[in-house]
Amino acid sequence: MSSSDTSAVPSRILVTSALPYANNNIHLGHLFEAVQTDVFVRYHRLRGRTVRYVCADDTHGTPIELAALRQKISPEQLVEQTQKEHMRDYAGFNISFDIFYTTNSEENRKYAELIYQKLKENDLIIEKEISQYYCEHDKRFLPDRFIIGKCPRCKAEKQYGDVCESCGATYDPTEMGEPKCIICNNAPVLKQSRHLYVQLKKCESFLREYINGTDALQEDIRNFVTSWIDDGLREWCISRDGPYFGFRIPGTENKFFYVWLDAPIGYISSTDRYCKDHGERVEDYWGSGSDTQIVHFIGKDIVYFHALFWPVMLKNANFNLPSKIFVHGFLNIEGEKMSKSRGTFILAKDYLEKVNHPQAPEFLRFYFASKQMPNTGDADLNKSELLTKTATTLANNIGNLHHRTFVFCDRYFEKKIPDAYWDESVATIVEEAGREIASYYEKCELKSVVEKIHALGSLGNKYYQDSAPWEQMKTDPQKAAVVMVTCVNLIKALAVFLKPITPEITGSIERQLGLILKWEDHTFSLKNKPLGVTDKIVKPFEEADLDQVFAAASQSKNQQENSGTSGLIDINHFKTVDLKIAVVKSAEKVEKSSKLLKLQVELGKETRQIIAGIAAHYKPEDIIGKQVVVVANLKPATLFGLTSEGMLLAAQNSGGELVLLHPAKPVTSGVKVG
RNA sequence: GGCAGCGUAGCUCAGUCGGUUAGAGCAGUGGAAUCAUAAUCCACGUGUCGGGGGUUCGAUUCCCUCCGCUGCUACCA
Repeated sequence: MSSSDTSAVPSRILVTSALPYANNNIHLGHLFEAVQTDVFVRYHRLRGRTVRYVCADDTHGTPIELAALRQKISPEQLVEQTQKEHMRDYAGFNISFDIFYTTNSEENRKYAELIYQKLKENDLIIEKEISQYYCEHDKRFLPDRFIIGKCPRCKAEKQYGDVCESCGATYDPTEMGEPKCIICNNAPVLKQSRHLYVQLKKCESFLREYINGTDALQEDIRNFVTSWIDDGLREWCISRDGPYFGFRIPGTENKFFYVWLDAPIGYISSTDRYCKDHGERVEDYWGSGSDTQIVHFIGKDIVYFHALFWPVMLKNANFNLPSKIFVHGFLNIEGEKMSKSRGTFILAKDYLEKVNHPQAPEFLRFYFASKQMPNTGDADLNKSELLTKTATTLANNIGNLHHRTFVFCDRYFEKKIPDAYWDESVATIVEEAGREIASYYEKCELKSVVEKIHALGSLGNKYYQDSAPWEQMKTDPQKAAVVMVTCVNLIKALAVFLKPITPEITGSIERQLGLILKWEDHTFSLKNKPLGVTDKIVKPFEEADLDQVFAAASQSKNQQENSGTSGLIDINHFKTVDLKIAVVKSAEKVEKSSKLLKLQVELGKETRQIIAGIAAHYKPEDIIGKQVVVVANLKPATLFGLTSEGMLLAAQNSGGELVLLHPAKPVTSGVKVG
């Protein structure tokens, strides 16, 4: 009893996936989103609705510039080449974009300028002066990624100006030690620069109304975004100093739009390009008065841009607002975050090349769909589950139902769907299921779609089994004919329901039935019709097919499991912790801190500074001269601007008092403990 | 430490805006059948819905607290 099926259908639907950055290859995380989007789009197409699927490469910004520099080609060449690769990778998984464009286009420049102009007219842009590193040699301001230096926290060398890859600290480039320009290796100087900011605060009431007054966002995301607004909307810097790969801001000498300004605008400019190529009008999609539904699919990492900045941009430029933003979580591999170093980073092209099975892309689509609900939890891609899920549902359940039915018709009914009337009770169940599945598709509850399809397949197998047509053939062939007609029609319905998810499997059934299926074809209609050549629609994976792509991931998992059993570690594990005896040479309170003492300790010949959180329990004079146990190889940390190069061992007694560990008899300082 | 989220069968997850015996798929055990892709069908689950407390006629669902995990963050044990 679903109502969605009859609810008002918009005249047009515009659907987008997040624009992949032109610096990276497409990986399975991208595909996780693309499959979800593509299934949604194909469902609406199947229903005969006007739906356009728009995507593009996000091409601007510093990382692109750097990558091009490294490869000794121009940024334009780089993004052009990447776009081809991206299109090829998506095509390998049947992602059916109506257009896959680029943000480095004249259309995008036009809309970026237009939106900026409107923000300005609405008095939302202000200028502020900040100081930034400037390279006198290269005559340019240096963005974060153009500066390398010492991490202010852990002192690691050769870190970028925004984040330390060694200790994970984030900071401003002006905090770094020994900053160098990445191009010429000279030291930059600080220089004043004016920048443009959007005053989001002025749009607070609009944003609150948009976020809480519509159902554009899932509930948890809505709460999340609301709390950001409650915390106070900060000004958003939208300019970067040139040279910068992007669009120059009109009316400025050498300022460019920050990549995150023009990236989402790519949704509009790609639509524009599509419309020009197909004789349509972009206003019909993006005009504020149009009844087109705009649906974005994005990951939870970019909610900030899509739920705050983007609506503000659209609203002020008088464009249509998104009616739905589906936010999904991340894709893990074998329970682990995708990570290049751990080998759990699977590229789309690797999956295509290394999985030795012609239906591999379809199976992945199916597997993804079987896990997708409109929630923001992370999903896990898991080899054994991929194997069993596709084998049981697609091969054993649906594939086998198809095969046992079609082969039976071939053998006993002269390769025809027999001339008999189907079982009406089954037809009714399928029709009801059709309404239910439609409502799941509308809500993007693909997991439920798959479950329902699976249940119908089971129903078919049970019906077949209970009817036992092989027995009926001996006594009353007409009864067997009814069973066959019923099962063929059920299989046709399953093919319809699966079409958005596994178009090729459906295509195979369509060929054998001699039909192209639309949504309406899920109702029973076939009898007394010749069948094409029977062909198995699914050949399941064999485990070896997947070994290569998952090799690295499985290995990393095994290592973890071996080390993690029952919380015990082996001796080598323990040896990674470097414990040493040290003598406290000096101690003083850290200003403005209630818990911290600044200590100088002697570790053999070395002296180190350690910031210890023991001020509540030890006075400086209590511990000077004492011997303590120190973790000597702990990653340095910065507390109150002071570097801490180790940690003291202490235990808390029942009164909550912190007690330092001392050797029972004096030992030489710097001696290893263990 | 703070903020947020999560914790439901061996595994992957649904669900519950308080109310009959809490569900699905997979895995497991036993059986049937042989049209079929060693596929199918049938039967089998006393899960303290993380622990404890509270509100209520009634809580897995609401509130508090504790434990555990994840993310962000922090005055680092």
